[in-house]
Amino acid sequence: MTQSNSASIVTWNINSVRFRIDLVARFIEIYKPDVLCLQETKCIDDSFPLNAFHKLGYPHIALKGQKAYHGVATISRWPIAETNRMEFCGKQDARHIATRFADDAHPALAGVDLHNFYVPAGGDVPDREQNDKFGHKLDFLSEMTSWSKGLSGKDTMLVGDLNIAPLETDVWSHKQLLKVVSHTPIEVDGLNGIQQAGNWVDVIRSHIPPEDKCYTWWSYRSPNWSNSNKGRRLDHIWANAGLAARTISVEVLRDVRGWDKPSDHAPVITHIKV
DNA sequence: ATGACGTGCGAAGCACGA
Repeated sequence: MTQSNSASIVTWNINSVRFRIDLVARFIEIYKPDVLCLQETKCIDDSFPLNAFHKLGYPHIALKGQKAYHGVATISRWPIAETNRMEFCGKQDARHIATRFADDAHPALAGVDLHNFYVPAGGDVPDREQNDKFGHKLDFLSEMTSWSKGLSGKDTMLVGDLNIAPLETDVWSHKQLLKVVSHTPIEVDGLNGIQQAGNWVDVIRSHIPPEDKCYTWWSYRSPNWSNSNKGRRLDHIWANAGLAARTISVEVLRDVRGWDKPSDHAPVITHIKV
């Protein structure tokens, strides 16, 4: 296949890959990512629309799905050498898949480990005593911290819907969201703890200045989402310093949120140079 | 004005999202 001097990786919470397969196809035909990481695929692996992706030029697909909820998939034009699925919080709930790109993958990707995550949303009440889902989210973050401490230091990227908007500029109103799950201080502390434990670089914010507003999700409940722009940056791209230094761009593809029958998340794309 | 909604499942209305 044709090979440019950079490779692109997209992360996108698709909110049902079967319901939105035509939307994904439209996206692929325009943006032609080398690798597409989906979250909330919402189907078992046997129901995943593999043939559609094969026809679109993606022979290499790693899946971790379950019935109705969650589910992640990493869809690649380039060969995958190894796939690994981690479980968090003792649950088999399809929130992680890792792929290592083969030596004959695009040279920007060869040997890179790519972790695709769907972190628990956490429910409504930001108190683990009142809300088990919030406790699950915090525990999940703690396990991600422990895991990050053991990373080898090889080129590694972590993408996905982490369901936390850490910076004040990652939400439409810092004050109004301080007690809203996704932007509470305890969640932000948890996310920062993972970053520090793994020496992760926030790749989106290394390309988009932290003082600039940046959102990747807008609620379905806002009929005028684009003008009201009450978004949050819930989707993330992290990397070790060496790989982060090879990223040459990041873009939140906000227009895709405005397509017909959209996901409530926009795709985020990064390009990695050789 | 954090909702004025949208998925899957299963066949109505609930679970879940965030």
